Amino acid sequence: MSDLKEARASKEKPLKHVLLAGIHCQPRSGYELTKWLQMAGQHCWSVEHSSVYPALRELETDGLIKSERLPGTRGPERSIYSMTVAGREKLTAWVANGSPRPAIKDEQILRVLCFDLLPRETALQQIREVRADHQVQLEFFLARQAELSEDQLGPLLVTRRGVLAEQAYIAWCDEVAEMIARRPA
Amino acid sequence: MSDLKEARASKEKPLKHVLLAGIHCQPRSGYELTKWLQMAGQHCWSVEHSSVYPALRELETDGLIKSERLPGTRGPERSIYSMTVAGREKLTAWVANGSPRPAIKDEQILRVLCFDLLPRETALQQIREVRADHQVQLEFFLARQAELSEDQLGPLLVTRRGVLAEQAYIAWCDEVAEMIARRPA
DNA sequence: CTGTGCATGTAACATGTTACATGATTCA
DNA sequence: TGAATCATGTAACATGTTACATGCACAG
Repeated sequence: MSDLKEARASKEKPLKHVLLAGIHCQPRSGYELTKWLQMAGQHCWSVEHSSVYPALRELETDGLIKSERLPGTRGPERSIYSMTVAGREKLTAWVANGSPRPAIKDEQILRVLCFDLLPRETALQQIREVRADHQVQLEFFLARQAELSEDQLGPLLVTRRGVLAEQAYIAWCDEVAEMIARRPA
Repeated sequence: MSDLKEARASKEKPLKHVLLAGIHCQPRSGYELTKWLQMAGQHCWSVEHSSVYPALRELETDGLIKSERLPGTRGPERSIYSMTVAGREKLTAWVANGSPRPAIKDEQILRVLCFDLLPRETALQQIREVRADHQVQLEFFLARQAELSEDQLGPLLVTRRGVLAEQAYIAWCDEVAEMIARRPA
């Protein structure tokens, strides 16, 4: 069954599975999970902390994760969540499913669509800034890649996706800049 | 000011700008705009028709677009929307702004993160299906690229982004497959 | 002793989807 | 004449963000 879109068997909200995946990798607090999704996982599922904490409580109520209060290394006490057996089973079933297509919201591409409305130099300036921003992201992923050892296969492959995605975005920015530079107007 | 995230000057909902961009390219009906966003614009801003029609009415109320009832070529009558002067000004101001980072929701990457939970062959099968799906998307973008002439710079660059993005995704799938194939377990 | 980062929480709001509805027109 | 596609619309629901709130602990 190559049902990449249909296999919506699990009625849970997607964020809960995302958090399960994060906790499976390594037990973490809500704060750490939020940071993880905003940095190393930006290209997977970026969220605000205000969605994370309620979702974690639901997961604990469902018996899919359990928490332990621990003193923070440099900060106040926090709840570290880890998987239960039921949680691991639930996650395994989810991982075996097909995914819906990646959902993307990227205003920048649509701005480029309308670059005929801008003076050439304004457009070039904008695309240079976008490129610089993605360059920063690329360097972050490259640094993370260098830190990871080959036996951490999952995190490494997630990071590789970040590297490849940012490289592709930068390559596109360069094409845009070149085409805009040589355009008639 | 390289404020790529801060420049949220316009308080309009983003979809309205997306639709303005689509109409700027070419006057279109709500139906056509929906199809456009679901096919050629999937990698920019995919939406359902139920969000499109209300947004169009708001844009018309705001005086940014105007509509004209025309008989459909093969189907019932529809409203074709086109830009007003105010609309073009609004769009130009928006295009000159900085964009927030692309927002991505991709469950598949997180499934790969947890591939240690699956038997090797199950994981390989899944990633092959994902690759095939993106291959179809790539071919769609390549076909569209071939149709577009070089003077349609905006649509061409949007299509190029589709091509580059899908190629990068496919390359990642290949890396994943290779790493999984050679993993110990 | 103050600012920064750690850490968690909630309520109001924004935005978009799913499902439900309707009806025209064309093609087999 | 029935299915497929064109074409539009709405209400209930799902999901996530913004803004508001609180407090600890460490470094300068």
